[in-house]
Amino acid sequence: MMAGRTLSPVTAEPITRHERKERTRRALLDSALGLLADRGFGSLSLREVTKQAGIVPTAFYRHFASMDELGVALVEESMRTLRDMIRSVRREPRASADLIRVSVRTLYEHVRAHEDHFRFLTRERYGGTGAVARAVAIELRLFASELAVDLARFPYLRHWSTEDLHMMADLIVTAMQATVLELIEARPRDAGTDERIVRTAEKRLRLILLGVPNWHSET
Amino acid sequence: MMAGRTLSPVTAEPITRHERKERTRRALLDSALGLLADRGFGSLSLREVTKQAGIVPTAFYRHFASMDELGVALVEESMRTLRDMIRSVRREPRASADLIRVSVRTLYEHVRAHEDHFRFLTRERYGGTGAVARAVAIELRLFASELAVDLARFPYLRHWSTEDLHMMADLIVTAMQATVLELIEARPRDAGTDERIVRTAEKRLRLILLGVPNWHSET
DNA sequence: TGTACATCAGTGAACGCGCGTTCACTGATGTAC
DNA sequence: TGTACATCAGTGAACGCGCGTTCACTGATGTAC
Repeated sequence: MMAGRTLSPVTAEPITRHERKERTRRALLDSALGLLADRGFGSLSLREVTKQAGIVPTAFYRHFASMDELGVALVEESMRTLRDMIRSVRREPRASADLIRVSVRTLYEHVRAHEDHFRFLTRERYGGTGAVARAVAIELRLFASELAVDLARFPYLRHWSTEDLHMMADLIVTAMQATVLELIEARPRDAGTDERIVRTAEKRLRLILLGVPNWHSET
Repeated sequence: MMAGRTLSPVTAEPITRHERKERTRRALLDSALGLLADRGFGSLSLREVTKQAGIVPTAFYRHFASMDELGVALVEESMRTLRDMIRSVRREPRASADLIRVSVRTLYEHVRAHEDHFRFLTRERYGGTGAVARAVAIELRLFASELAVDLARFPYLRHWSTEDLHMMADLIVTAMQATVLELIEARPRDAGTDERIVRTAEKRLRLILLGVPNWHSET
């Protein structure tokens, strides 16, 4: 609380052992996310991650018992980002047209702000294996179910069957996943490309919603 | 052409050197596809594949210059399966309701008949890296473009803009991809589960098509 | 048909390398008095 | 505040292992005569 300990840099941040450890942990997580930019988690080695983080391989075990444990930590962190986004969308209840625009906008901003998390989730959901992929799949299904409940509140949808509501929610989530993938893979990386992707995403949702008034469960 | 050479098994198949080589090549491809059932191509080793195929690691090079080359061969083979399916669908031009049912049915049968190919394509499209993932992405985009051209023939869609037709085609392809994933991950593996997935797929397409009469490009 | 030589799919030993994990250690930070 | 001991994040050597790749080889199949 008082001053720097010795003749250390003028910035004079004390820094406890705990804080230092936390920083190294973050460095490990960030290094892993960085290396995952163009590869799957399954092909990531402990030694690569520690090298990138600037520590010796054996020090890894001060933070995680295995690479799998680090993977799970990344899932949890990414899921938090995803849930933050969903909460943002739900906090803005509006009329239909606006709702689409605001929702897509929120999705867009969250994806651009946490690209590494969204890329990680997308990749592991489809290309992954074991615990990581399973965790993501469960979370997405949960998300779709919540969306189905939300949908049930709209006038036109009030009398839809649970099955049909889920069908529609799944379709919307699927369309949003496709948009996330497009944003992550966007080339060239400029405002024009982003705008085009966002506009297409809005149109897709609009088309889906336009089918609602004509819906009849059995044909 | 005449008889078995020596005292070899009574089945007496002559088999040329060329045929034998072709069999080993197939064994390598099939072994790889088998091992890829629950992992990504990136985490597959040359030694694993040769072991599974029943040959010594060094013999691999009689068939492929590298694992990447084997990967490309798998992409091409899987793409052929995908194109066969698309051709089957296009061969059956019908009225709208039937068209959906027939298309989904064809998709279903092809996925179940070549699950390993579809799983490989799906996994590498999202979780993969490098040449394999890129090849799959390009093929799917091409497929969506062709679908957009097909759509332009329908009465209601005749006057849609190219952009809107592509938007709709992308949405349909995305929905179909989701169905493929559901079929691959279906648990439990029984007729009931399959039927539910197929019915949902049909409904999703029906909902999308129902929005068409109400569509207006700008809001 | 029989013989002599060429081809080539598959073998087995060997290599150097990066891997995950163990272990005893160091030295700065934290704590008790 | 100063001293003596405990904690523990990070170090560095070492291990056995599976990896991709090289090389000289074997022996069955193919071909020319």
